[in-house]
Amino acid sequence: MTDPQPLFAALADPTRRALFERLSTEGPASASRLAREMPVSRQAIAKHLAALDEAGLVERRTAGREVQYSARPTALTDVTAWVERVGSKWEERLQKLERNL
Amino acid sequence: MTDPQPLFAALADPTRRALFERLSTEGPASASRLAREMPVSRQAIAKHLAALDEAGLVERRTAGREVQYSARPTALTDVTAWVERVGSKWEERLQKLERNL
DNA sequence: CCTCCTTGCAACCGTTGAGTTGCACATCAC
DNA sequence: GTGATGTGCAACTCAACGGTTGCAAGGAGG
Repeated sequence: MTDPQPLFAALADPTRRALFERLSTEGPASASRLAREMPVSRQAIAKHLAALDEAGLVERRTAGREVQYSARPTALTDVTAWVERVGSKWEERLQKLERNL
Repeated sequence: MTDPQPLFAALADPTRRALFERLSTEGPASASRLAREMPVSRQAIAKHLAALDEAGLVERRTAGREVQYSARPTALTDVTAWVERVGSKWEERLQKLERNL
């Protein structure tokens, strides 16, 4: 389990989440294509894709002069893992508290 | 289901996550107490707690001159809900793709 | 070769965010 | 009342972030 920081940071931006959802539902696309679909410049998209890539949320595959980006939703398991971990500690504490009453 | 933006934004900061974990595992505490346990000023903690409060991750309860903050891990269900939603769309797309081959 | 399209890199700007310090105010204990 | 402690508000600094424009480079196709 790696550092979840890049993952949470990546998901914090709404444009990035939209980008990730777009790739998950509509399938792979290049940066230029995505820039045409969204109201932001191509360079902005590229930066977001770089962040998503670093977070492991996206996969880049170069094909000729284009770079196709595809979603890797399996990376989201790290998020749920974190939630599970905190949630379990919470329940654990509640049980200890209950036992002492 | 409200806007998940404050929630994701709140979880994006490592100090805030640590704060939330602390409250989940060790139980409620005041801002001053938390400031003594962590290497940040009391005001910084207060700001983080305000963000967590706005995100619904934390509950404030005034008692005399102190303000006790306690974790509300149920708010994390919104995160898992988002993950589930995106994940299901992903699987859906995969099935359609599979059927066309 | 020439052209079009996609990408990458760099510089720049405005805003946000995390953190600090300082001060005023309220509350508890003595 | 006095002093110590907890909180809140405001101003400030500094770095990071989202977004833009401009330009050079490199494949694809005529």
